[in-house]
Amino acid sequence: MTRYEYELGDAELDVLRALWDSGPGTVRDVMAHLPARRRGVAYTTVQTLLNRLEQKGYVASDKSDLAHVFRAKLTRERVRRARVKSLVGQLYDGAAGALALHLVKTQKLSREELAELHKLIETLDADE
Amino acid sequence: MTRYEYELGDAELDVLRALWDSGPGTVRDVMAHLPARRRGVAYTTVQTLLNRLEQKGYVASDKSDLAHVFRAKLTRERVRRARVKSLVGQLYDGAAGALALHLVKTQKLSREELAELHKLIETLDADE
DNA sequence: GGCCACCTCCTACATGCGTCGTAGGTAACC
DNA sequence: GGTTACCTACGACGCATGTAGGAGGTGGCC
Repeated sequence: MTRYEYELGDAELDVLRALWDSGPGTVRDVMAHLPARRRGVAYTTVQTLLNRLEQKGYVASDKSDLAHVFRAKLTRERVRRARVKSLVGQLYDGAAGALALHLVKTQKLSREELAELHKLIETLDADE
Repeated sequence: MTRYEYELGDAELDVLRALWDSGPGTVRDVMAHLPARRRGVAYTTVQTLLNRLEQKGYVASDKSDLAHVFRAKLTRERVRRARVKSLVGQLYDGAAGALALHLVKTQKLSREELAELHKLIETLDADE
């Protein structure tokens, strides 16, 4: 089986997000950029998360200074793709279009978002 | 916090999908409708999954016959909504439009899907 | 030199989930 | 009525994940 989907727990993802949003940083930096919901976790918890992420190869670290500096190796893009693929496969029978339709129908997209989507679709249409 | 997202493991979701797709059924029925990837799991595994799902309130069962008949209480729609919301929140900064754009860009939608999307968007545009 | 702040490393632990085995009930069939 | 085929109930186990404590190193400061 092509176990592809990057296996990431919620906490791990939050740590990764901190790295994506704020760039490389130490345990303390990451801790400071954690989403509100995750505030209050112990320093060592973040440290553990970062270490596990590194073991999985999703994060790399520079250990030259006392406080190691971590940076994300896995990109937000890749995670997005994997998650979307998984979602579409699990709940939309593999039809990405169904999800797209769903989004436009049930979420209130802004005027700009709609316009952009519209334009994009026309471009694709013309292509063919 | 509004603990919302329905907590469902991959195997649990597959069981739920079997119920959604084939309607109420016994452990054996469900087992028969599991996706290929999950074939070969033991009967009791499916049984356990069904029982846990019931404890969580996502499935109900009719125990009048020897072989209990299970049916989904949680709808595919609800799970979709929760999952989409979670995905958008975690990886698209809450902007559903970004996900929609993403889908159209990175997934190859069929001609029909694109057409339908196009039409839908124009309808919404006109509304405003 | 000793204190204090901060860092890493390692260990631990609860819970959730996927997976099953075993014990014991029910019932059709020879 | 014993054999056979199912079915349910319950307990268990391993691994992933979220969480954190304690031991021990490093370095600035009084």
